[in-house]
Amino acid sequence: MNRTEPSWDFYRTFLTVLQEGSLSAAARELGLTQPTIGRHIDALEASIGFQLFIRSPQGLIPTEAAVDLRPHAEQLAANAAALLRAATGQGGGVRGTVRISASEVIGIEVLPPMLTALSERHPDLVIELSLSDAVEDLLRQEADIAVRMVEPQQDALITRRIGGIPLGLHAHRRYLDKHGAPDKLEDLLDHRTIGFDRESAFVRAIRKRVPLIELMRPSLRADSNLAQLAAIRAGFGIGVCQVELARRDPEIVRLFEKEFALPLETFVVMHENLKTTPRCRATFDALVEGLLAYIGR
Amino acid sequence: MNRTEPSWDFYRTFLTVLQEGSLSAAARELGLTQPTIGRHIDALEASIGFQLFIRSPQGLIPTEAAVDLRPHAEQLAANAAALLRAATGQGGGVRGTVRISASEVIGIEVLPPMLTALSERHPDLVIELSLSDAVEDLLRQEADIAVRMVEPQQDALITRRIGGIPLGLHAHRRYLDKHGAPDKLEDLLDHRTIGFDRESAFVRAIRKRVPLIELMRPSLRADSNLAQLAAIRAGFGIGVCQVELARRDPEIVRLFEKEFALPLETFVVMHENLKTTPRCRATFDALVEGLLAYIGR
DNA sequence: TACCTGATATACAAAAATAGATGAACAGGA
DNA sequence: TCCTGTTCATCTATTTTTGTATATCAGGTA
Repeated sequence: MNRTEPSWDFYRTFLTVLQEGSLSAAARELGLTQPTIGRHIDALEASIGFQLFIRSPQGLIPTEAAVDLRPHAEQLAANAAALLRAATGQGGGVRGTVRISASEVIGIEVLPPMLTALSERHPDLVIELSLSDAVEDLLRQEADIAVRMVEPQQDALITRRIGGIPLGLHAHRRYLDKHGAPDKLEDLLDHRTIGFDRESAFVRAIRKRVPLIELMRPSLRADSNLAQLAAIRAGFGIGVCQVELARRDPEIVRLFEKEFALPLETFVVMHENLKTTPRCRATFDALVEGLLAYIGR
Repeated sequence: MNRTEPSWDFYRTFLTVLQEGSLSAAARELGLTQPTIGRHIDALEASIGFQLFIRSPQGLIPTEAAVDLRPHAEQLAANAAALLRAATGQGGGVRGTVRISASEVIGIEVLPPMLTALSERHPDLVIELSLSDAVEDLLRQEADIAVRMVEPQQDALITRRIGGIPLGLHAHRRYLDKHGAPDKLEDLLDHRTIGFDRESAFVRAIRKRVPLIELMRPSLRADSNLAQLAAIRAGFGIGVCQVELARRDPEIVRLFEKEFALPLETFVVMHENLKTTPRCRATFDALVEGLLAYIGR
């Protein structure tokens, strides 16, 4: 049992080995050499008193203990990255790196023009875009600013409600020409539809408003909204997507405009600590402004 | 501008210098020497490209940039500590270190017997007790388990509702002998009372139930519930404290038992990740059981 | 089977970080 | 005013860490 706390660098090495699967690969990743990485792991194991990896000629197999420690190490890495981001933004003015988390559709279909304008206005700003639906990344400091579809409950976060992005049922004209357009909502049961793979809060929200959904058996299931949108564009069938995005393609037709209209509540969220940092403030404001314009306010 | 990420150890050194206020003190704290600490800071400054401290013969004065980075460094330290705690708990069975966060009164007056029993049942368990009312410490990983008086909103936390700890108005018999006992609630205005220093959610809750509180001018203001309890015990005046704690001292009398009764909702909270680790599981269960018994269920 | 490519482990030399000692500057107290 | 205790900066010797080169092992392929 060692009395002194292990070097924090060992944690970084440990995480990299976990991620890469071998000492050699971790060494390449970190710009060090394999013996060094091996010594780091040895030292860490000696320090905490149990084995983290089983060595094999094919690489290192993490023990149960190592797997348990992994989330902590990842958290540590996220924090170190956040610190470094905060550091790059020092010195006044809008500069440094800002990391934005958004869902895939938003990040790919909606944000790019806003980010372009933001970047042109602030040439020293570096933008990182992380596409995921994980709600927790702000608290984990994996991002500075997030565009979310659920309102965060946390006090430490400052939240700006944008409003509802209108969703609607859509299909490509090619599909409708081939299979005909449904007259009544009930007709949807006889159509090829695009739905979600797993149950989510969003799915439950839809079902609450349109109970018919319950009965539908989607021909394509995908959790990625982007994949759903792509399927609609490809004429696969009938699915839900943002009205605004569908409108961009004149060949895509909206169905049941009156019967099916679901606003997707949208929020821009930032950790309170970052409120005063220029790069985050500017990005936050740009996103709020851009998204408000996007939903037509 | 340096291309490589700074050593994570530099962050630790940086934080320690911030906390201690000088290179020398930080060196003592970390078991290193002053020149080493100085080099770490130099290297970190070179790496991020701006100055962190202004050197002076009295110590190091942090720049604005350093102050901005401090919360990140603290977060990093909390995570490193959490990782180390998780490491000490490896190996099966209830062992290692568990860190509990609770309010002062709970931690000092209520928990000790429970922790004693827990410790005797699990000799290899090391218990750390952090007394504060900060709600965020679980998400920041500054603690493994918390006893809280507000229900956390976060999904990642598992919460066990205990119930209401009964609060009541109390005074020491010595005080009442000297100043007389109030007959009606309104009489409280003429008494020496013990109240809160700053506005808090808890204060607002009391006021909502007993609007009279608004008019009262406490003779002693303290945010520490423990200080309030001590003042009641010392016969300073009339104040609010847990009925159960007051009952321990036969000289303390409860006032307006019917007119003033406020249950203090209590929750035991743990991060979901720790659900399966034996040391946290055992501690969580022990706290739940102990607190349920405490409020008399 | 022989060979190639990936892996880890080890030995030893080079590089880097550290400790130790010393000096200068400043603040507070006798 | 001088003394004492503190600070940081600098120089040098030493220790520690790292890199290089090499050995060894496992698995896939001709």
